[in-house]
Amino acid sequence: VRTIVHADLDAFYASVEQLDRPELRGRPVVVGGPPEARGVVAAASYEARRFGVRSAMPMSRAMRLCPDAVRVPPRFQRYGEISHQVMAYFRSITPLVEPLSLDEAFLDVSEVVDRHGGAEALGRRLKSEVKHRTALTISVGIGSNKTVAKIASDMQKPDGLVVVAPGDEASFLAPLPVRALWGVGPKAESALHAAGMRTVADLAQAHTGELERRFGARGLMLQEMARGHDDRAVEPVHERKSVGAETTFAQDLPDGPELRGELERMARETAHRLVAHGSLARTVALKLRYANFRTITRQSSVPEPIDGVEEIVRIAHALLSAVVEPGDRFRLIGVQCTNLSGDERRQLSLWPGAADAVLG
DNA sequence: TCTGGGGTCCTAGGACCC
DNA sequence: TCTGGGGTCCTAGGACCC
Repeated sequence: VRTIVHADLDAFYASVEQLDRPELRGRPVVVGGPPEARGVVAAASYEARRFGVRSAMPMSRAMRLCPDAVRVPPRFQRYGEISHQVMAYFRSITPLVEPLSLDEAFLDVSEVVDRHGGAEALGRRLKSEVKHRTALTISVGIGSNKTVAKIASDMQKPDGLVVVAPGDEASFLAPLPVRALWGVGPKAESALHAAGMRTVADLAQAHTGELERRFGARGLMLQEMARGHDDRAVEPVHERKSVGAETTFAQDLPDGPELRGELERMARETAHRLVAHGSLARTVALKLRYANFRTITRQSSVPEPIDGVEEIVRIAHALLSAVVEPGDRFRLIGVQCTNLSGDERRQLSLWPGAADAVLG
């Protein structure tokens, strides 16, 4: 039986701001773009949450709910530094660390939990070390699989520690709403409710054939999770599948120099990230969101992998020209590259003498 | 209330090939 | 005159996560 840890930095971006700016401690802090630029909440401190402010909420609403909140624009570089520090510490415990985002990771501690005195002792150790090293609190969930560990870490936030003993998985999950399961969002929740399932126990006990008829393969996977079965491995290495950049405008834009300028900015940013990542792409996608929020994508593939700004810009312009109609107004434009492959030139530079071989 | 930006994964249809 | 089956690639949209 495995021992999986899920660790989650509490209200991460907001906590970092309170750490770096002591005058913000104890005050409601909301991290995100300004309301007049259609910003949303990226993170809210617990003081702000008391007013009902939540992640992903429009900033305009957040500031109405909590007019005294201090709004702070995000500083992803800074959050990345601290994230790196925490992940490096986790890797000193076990190499089997799978970061999910800047503020979350799974650790497979099966091989090391005994020498740390068991799951609970290890959990306390992780919390106190992170607090000592960063002055931030984490919530930790420990269980025999990813589903259980992840949900356990959510149960006692902030600064929580929940350990689910092997064998207790199903009874731990049973009373929770189906929405608590990873992969059940608003749509799936409504569909499950419509089918009479509100709790994880309902899902676990549902007729399997019926579930597959109504929800397909997804339904079967969800039922397995609901029963506490989940053998997904902790994967320390993830191959990137896409790279892109998008932006929402403060005001909707018609096609014209301003929109085309934004398109080029996004294409340049995408090319930059592609090169930084050492990748080439065979597919360029354009993303457009109309004033009415309808979103479309148009993509085009080329035979030879590219990473050049001019090429990406050219394709993106052509895709835009092909869809835009007189009178259209847009609130967002984005460029994304997929079908990635390694850049052979950079790959070669990984073995000694490669530069000489290439340069002749 | 008026909806970010970074992603992943899945589905489904059509083209094309053998 | 009425048409297969399997596989792969491409495209578009949508659900979901943090």
